[in-house]
Amino acid sequence: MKISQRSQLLKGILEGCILSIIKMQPTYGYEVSMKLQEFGLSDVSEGSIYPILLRLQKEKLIIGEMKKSDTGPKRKYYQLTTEGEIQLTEFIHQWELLKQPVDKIIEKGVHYNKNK
Amino acid sequence: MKISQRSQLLKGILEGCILSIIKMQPTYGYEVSMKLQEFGLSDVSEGSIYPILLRLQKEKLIIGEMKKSDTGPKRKYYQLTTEGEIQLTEFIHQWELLKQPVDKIIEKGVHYNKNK
DNA sequence: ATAGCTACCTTGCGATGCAAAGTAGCTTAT
DNA sequence: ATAAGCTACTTTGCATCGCAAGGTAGCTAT
Repeated sequence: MKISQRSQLLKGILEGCILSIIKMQPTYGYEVSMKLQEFGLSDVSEGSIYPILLRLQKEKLIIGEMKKSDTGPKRKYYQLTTEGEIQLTEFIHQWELLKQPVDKIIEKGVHYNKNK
Repeated sequence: MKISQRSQLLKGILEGCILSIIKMQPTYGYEVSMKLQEFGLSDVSEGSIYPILLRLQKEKLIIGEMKKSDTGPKRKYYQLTTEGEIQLTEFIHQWELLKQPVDKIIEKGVHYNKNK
């Protein structure tokens, strides 16, 4: 998520959402998947999430730390780095830049329908 | 854009936008690229658009027809098929289903920032 | 005739989402 | 104790997508 900006955003929505979720509160992968469900992104599988977490970690946007759990196996808690915060801000900006045109385009298409 | 629903949507936003633009009015590829710019999707190249148009045509969501132009080479005007209308409606639905959670996730992340 | 615009098409790459399958710790029931 | 089921993390491999780059060709104006 460095060089190519918008184009990546088109497929990188999940990445930004995960950054935002981690920002709310340090979290581990399994909980991320449950939070995404709560928010309404119900069909995002762990096969998507964990690779993203690893990638984000490799890019130093988040850092992970293993912690014991009372109720199950150890968890890897992630939190944002400064660079991660910057990238999240950038993501939000790009998301707005994408959303507005798309909404406009859709609205105008639907509107045309009504005049028919 | 048949079997896999949401996952395709994540990368298929452009496809839906092009369907919507064609719905407004039968259009040819070059004009689609200019309309996308007008709407604010300024960095979408023809290298993205034409493959999509060909794909949509192959999937029978649009049909094309060559017409002479007064001001340049012939244009291939596309218009939606019935199936294309259905898919566009489906796209809009999926877009809403994507947008709302993402907005919520972003909002909550930003909100957390303020309480800091 | 040559430059520049209009208009279309193709190739090839990198990135992504995700199904699928695997590993392993912990808890509860049998 | 041992099987079942949940929690939690990881890897592999595939299909798809966006797009830069390059190519073709008609039309218009200089």
